[in-house]
Amino acid sequence: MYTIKEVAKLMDVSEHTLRFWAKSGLFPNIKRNENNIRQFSEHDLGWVKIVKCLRSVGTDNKSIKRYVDLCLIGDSTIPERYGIIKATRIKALQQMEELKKQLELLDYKENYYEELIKNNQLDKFNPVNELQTSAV
Amino acid sequence: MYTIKEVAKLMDVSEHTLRFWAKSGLFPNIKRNENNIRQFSEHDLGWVKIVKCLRSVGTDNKSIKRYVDLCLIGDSTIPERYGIIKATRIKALQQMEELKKQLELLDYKENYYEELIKNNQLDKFNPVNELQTSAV
DNA sequence: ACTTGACTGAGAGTAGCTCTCAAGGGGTAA
DNA sequence: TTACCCCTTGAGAGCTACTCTCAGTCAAGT
Repeated sequence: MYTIKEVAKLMDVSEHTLRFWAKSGLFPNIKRNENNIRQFSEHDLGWVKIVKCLRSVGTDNKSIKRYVDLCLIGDSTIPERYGIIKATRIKALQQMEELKKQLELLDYKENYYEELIKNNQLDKFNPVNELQTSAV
Repeated sequence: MYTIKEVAKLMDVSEHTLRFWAKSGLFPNIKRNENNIRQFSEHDLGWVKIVKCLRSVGTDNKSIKRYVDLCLIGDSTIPERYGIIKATRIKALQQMEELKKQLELLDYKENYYEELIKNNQLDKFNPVNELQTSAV
């Protein structure tokens, strides 16, 4: 059993966010102890993990709640749940592609600046060092 | 020269967002025609591209504005700009790793559901098909 | 002249946190 | 016992970055 603080540390999600997710119904039935303190079980950590996963690819909280609710209904909802996961996976793959593209741009810019800096340092030994390039 | 609508289509960013970015000072000096209509040049598209790139890895608008302002100041800011790009690239690489991890979970779930569905379909020919698994 | 369509800025609304706050419980120390 | 400290709680304010609606302007087409 874990307190919210421990879960926050373990799963790298803030306590605030965990409470927010809990209040939004994204975790089914988190137990409380006699002092009304949330007690996360290993099983609950699994929920945190999947919620975190869905959020990280941009699924909105309403859709996550839908998924969670489907899970609670039972096996009859397996086809719909399967569809959600499949669609989410495709979305994640697209994000991967997009990220790769952006990384290429960042690589290019990084090299560009490196060249610029290298040349500028040579200029320190060069009396003619007033040319302004001003590229982005 | 492009209208805001054309840029929106070309760069896959909504017109609203482009106006919002423009108002936030993320594009320096977009020209207007005699009817006060924004006219994006090829050069401006470059700005849209870099802003989109920085946003897509989670850089906040204030930091993007900082970067843009540095670019306008001139060559003296190259080291700081280089630092920003380098840090952003590292952030993007971390996001890539995170996304890979999440993809593994989604792969696992997808396979899991596939198995479940396959078994359930076999059960249609099996009179004993009432076992409830209810796993997430 | 009238309609259509693109653009404008102002400003309201939204999602998803993020943070602050006051209140309250439990544990140790003097 | 009282004081102190840390953790937790819910309520609710505040924030970012859109996202959308609206009323209005302008130019071109019929």
